[in-house]
Amino acid sequence: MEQQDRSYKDKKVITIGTVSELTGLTLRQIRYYEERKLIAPYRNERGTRKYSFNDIEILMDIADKREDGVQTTEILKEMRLKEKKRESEAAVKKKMLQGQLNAQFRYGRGKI
Amino acid sequence: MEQQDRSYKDKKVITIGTVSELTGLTLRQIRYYEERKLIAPYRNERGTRKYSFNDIEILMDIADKREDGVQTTEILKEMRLKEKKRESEAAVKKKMLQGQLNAQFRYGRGKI
DNA sequence: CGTGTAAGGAATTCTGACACG
DNA sequence: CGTGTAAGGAATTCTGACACG
Repeated sequence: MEQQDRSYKDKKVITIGTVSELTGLTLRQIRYYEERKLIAPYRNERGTRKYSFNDIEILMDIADKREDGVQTTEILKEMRLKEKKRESEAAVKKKMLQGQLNAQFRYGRGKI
Repeated sequence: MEQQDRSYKDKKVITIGTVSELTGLTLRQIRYYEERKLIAPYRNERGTRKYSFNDIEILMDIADKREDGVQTTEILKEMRLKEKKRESEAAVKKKMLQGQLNAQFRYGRGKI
């Protein structure tokens, strides 16, 4: 169920006009942030951009930062930093699980 | 978080063309099912229909039933039945919670 | 009943460019 | 750098209607 809802959040199905309404950004701004690699909408056969709810969240984040005068280059760096952070946290979590698994395996073998 | 994801599922932001791709139904069919009250898309200022992921699930359900030869009138009845069921289940749940609450209250008062 | 289709109009989206600062 | 705007074309969506069965 959670996995299911997650797929909704990431599904790229929203047109740029709707995104504009939802974020308050102009079409020009939204396209420009794509040019600066801040977002990556899906393109259908004829080149029409489609965004996900997650993209919308990112755009609202960008809007906030732009209002604070942060340049797109800086925003991009920040986003990459956060990505790194998430990755390293995931790595730590994986390591912990691996440790538990190993311990479990040792005990399990002892009993057999 | 779950509440958050739920809102994505119910947010009407998808155009009929995308819905058509996602469900495999033609525009004509999708509009017709609306005429038969099986779905109720949102209409923006200029009358363009917008659907939610939930609407898409309903449409896929409809597609299955139509393939089995079920008429739209029947499908509508089934949907209303399911709705009743959900409501009565919710009522039962509420009653149970109310009972627990009352019991809790009695004990609580006894202790005070 | 459920779906296809042609019809005409209105609004959307796309790209590349010039403008301003 | 970030955003506005006019330009021209292509595709979307809408409604009401006729068709078939």
